[in-house]
Amino acid sequence: MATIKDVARLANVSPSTVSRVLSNSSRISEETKRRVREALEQLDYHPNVFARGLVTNSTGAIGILIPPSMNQFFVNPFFAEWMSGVSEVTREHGVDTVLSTSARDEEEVVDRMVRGRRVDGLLLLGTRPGDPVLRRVSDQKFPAVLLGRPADPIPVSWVNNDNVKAAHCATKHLIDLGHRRIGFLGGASEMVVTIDRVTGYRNALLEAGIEPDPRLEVSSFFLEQGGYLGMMRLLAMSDRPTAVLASDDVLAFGGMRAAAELGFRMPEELAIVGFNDIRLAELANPALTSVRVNMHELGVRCAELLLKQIESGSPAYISEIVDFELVIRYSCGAHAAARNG
Amino acid sequence: MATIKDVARLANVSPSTVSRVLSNSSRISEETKRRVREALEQLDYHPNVFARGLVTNSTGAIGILIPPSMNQFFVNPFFAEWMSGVSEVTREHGVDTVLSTSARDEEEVVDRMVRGRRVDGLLLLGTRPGDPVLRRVSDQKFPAVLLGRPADPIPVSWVNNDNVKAAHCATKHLIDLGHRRIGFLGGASEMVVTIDRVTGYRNALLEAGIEPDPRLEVSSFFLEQGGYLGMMRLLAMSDRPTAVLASDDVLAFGGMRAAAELGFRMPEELAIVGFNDIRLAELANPALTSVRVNMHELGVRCAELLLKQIESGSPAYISEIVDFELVIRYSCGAHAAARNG
DNA sequence: CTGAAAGCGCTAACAA
DNA sequence: TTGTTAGCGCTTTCAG
Repeated sequence: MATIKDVARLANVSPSTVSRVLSNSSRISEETKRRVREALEQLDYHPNVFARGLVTNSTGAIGILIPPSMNQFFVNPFFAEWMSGVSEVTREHGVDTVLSTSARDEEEVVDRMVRGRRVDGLLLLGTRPGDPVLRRVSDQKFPAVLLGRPADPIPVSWVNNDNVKAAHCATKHLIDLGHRRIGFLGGASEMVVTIDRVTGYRNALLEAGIEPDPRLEVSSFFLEQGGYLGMMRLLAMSDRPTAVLASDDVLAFGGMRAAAELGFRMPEELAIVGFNDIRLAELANPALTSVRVNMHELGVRCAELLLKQIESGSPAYISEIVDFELVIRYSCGAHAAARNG
Repeated sequence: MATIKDVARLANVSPSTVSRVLSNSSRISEETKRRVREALEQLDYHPNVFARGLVTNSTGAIGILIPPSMNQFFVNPFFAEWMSGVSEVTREHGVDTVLSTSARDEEEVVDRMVRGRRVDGLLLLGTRPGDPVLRRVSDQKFPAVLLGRPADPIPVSWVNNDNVKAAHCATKHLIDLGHRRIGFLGGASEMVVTIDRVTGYRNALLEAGIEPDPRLEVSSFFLEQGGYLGMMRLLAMSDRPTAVLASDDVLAFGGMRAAAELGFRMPEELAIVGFNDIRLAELANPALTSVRVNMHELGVRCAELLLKQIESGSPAYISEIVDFELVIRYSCGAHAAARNG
């Protein structure tokens, strides 16, 4: 494997000159540049990323920290679409992305990434109150951007939807359709996103003069199976809901499977609204009404914000809110006829 | 940020001693170990990954190369489930995963990863005949494992399903159900996986004495929209198929959407079988019969094979075949009654 | 059992 | 415009 020295020798210049050509320094004669480039080509030289990183103190990579509880996130289209937004930006900037899923010791992986200087900045997600990872990253004053708002008053940049407002909007939609008894099907209850969405749900209820019933709020894990189980619980109640707001489309899918198995007709006997508007939402039967949170856009904004932060070196904490939109299809019953037979 | 020197100074030893303690060298007195560990703790020391990598010539990371054509792969659950398998293994081994999506110049990113020594090995996917990336990686004799078989006779380790056999099995299933006119809905036609699956499809046809009709083989991109468009083409034919084998579940979903829009009843008027058996297959209406290729398992095996290869330093080329299984649900019409109303 | 010294491959002053 | 020198933070001989 050719090193910079080999190139220098072949081109009859010093290593620093090669280095200068590599970084396209202005004050190098055209003639030398040519010679060096030729040698570069001939030896098929490529700079050792680590050696360079060691001296420049930068890595050309950002990290994504996936909390242990979130391995499911991989298989949730939500995460994938967010990632595709992130990746779009990093690709443009020629930056690599280091994925790190932590096992038991969440903080160990932060240390490896941050203090071990493996990456220049961190993208965080799925935070919850008391999150040790967020705390640690913030303490280190390491460039980082959080997807979602921080649960605790911790200084950090973040990008989020207004989940309270979004859940309020979706719930109000169901109320406007005449529902009074509305269930909430949530993911992990300790997660900020769940907390915010249940808050919006309750707010809408209260606003309409409906007393929130804790029994109508079920929460499980962020998987299809979780939605299935949760819906089973809801539908088993004697005073069961006539409509359900799911905190995630995959959860909604699971809920719909449960409802279908029990013979409920949707949306006539049970209206459903999901969250995130994954691509497959349109394909559910009936097509799922969902809150589009623009996951791809969230990914783009997260990555851009982080890259800007790294580049500028400024310690400013910025937060951004991405718009949402209620996409009305058939599962909520707003349209007279269901599309599928 | 504390360096190894700082620790050495505080513990009153030399840097090399600290290094030895770090790597748990045997011939260090317990007393010294204790002192060093204390200093380590006190300074919250973490080794600089790049400095270490520079001298050990290893990175503690593997790379995943996502070809430019595959940005959709991110949003295909297939990829996500494969990734979750990969990630499970890397997490266990404390290895990080570097994702790299290449833009125009595919080879540039290989060089950055391989020759730039950013990673110790590479996971490749979505290969096609003449793939320059695969060629380049193989030429460098860099540890690599390919998901899917190589299109050209290139020495490389790989993990795959027997896609020919799997497609044969799925097609035969449809033939056994009485279908004679069966369409094939494929992704990018140049990809090896598409080639193999269409081959298996044709084989089964021929075996049953049915002449394959090229007009029945439509291929588009690996997205829901691609399936939608492809199915529209198939159903617009005067001698349209009565059954369709889709080379991917998401494609099948798109196809089902098209069929539903056109008013076809499934499986009565149109039988469908998908490929990959993503989690959501079960939720389609009717529930999608699909070839389970065990994507998670594929991910696990890819990662394990690569890690083994890196560790052993052996240049052996190993290939593994992961079993498939036809999961029969309702979309193929094998069961009398559809589950959903 | 421990330290000194060299060097991994690169960049960045500082000279010339 | 170019070369020399030092050093990024670590591991690893080689001595002792």
